[in-house]
Amino acid sequence: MKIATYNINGVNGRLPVLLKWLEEAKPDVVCLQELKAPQDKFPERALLDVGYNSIWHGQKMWNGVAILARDLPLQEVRNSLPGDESDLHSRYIEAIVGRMLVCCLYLPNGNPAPGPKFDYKMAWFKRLKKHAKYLLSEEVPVVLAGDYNVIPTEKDVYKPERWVDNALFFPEPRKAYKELVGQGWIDSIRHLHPDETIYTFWDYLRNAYGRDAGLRLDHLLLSPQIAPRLVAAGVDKHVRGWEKSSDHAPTWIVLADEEEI
DNA sequence: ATGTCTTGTAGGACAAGA
Repeated sequence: MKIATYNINGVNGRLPVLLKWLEEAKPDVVCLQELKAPQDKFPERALLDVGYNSIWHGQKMWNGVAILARDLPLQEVRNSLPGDESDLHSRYIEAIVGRMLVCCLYLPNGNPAPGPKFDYKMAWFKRLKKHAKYLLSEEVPVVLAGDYNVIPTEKDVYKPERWVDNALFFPEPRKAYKELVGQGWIDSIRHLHPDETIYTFWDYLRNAYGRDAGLRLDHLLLSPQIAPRLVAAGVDKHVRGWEKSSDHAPTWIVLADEEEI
C-alpha cells in the first residue's frame, strides 16, 4: 500500500505531470494540495480514466485539496478543519479510505512574517493540533499528510541561515510542529531516515532544483495504530525535474498489509 | 534585493500568492 502527498501547484495546469507520475508511481492513495481550481473545474474525469476516484474541496484561484484512491472505498468525512467557521480557505479534507482515516492538509504559508498571514498560520496550526489530538484519541489508523509549510529542523533546509526570516522556518511553527508530532505521531521519513538529507520542495527561483537547494515541507504523520506497518518512505525527486512540474515533489510511504504485522 | 510560476481579469499586461 503506497500513500503519497503532492502539492501540485495548479491541478489543471499540471495535469499532464500528475497523470504521468500516477502512471509511473502507481500510488494507492494520493493527497493533493494547491489545486488552484474552483470546485467544478477539478479534473475528475481524467483521473477516473486512469483509475482513481477523487474527493476534493476546490476554491477559486488559491488553495484547494483532494484525496485520490485506486481500488479502495473512499468516503469523505469532512472538508474543512474544525474550530473556525469563518475560515473559508480550502485547506483540509479527510476521508475514510479502506480501513484508514486519511487527512489531507495544506497549512498556510504565513509570509510575510510577522504579520496577519503569520497569525493566520499559527491559528490554523493550533486548530490542527486540537483536531490531531482528537484523532489520536480515536485510536484508529490515521495518516495525516500534506504540505505543512514548516521546515522542522536545520537538517531539513540546504542553508538554514538563509531562512531565519521566513515563516517556514520561524521558531513558532517549528515548535508547533514538534508539539504536534509529540502528541504521539510518527514523522514517516525522519523515522526511517533519521540522518539523511531529504527535500520535498525546490523553489523555482535561482535554479534551486539544479543546485539541490531544497526544503522538507511535505510530511506524512502516522498514528500508533498504523505506524508499525511503515516499511518505506521517500520522495520522487526526479518528478521535480520534469517540464512544467510543481515546485514540490511527490512524497510517499509504503505500508505493509495488515496481516503482515 | 534578486527572480519564477500560477490563476484571474480581460482581452494585454499586471496583481497577488507562494
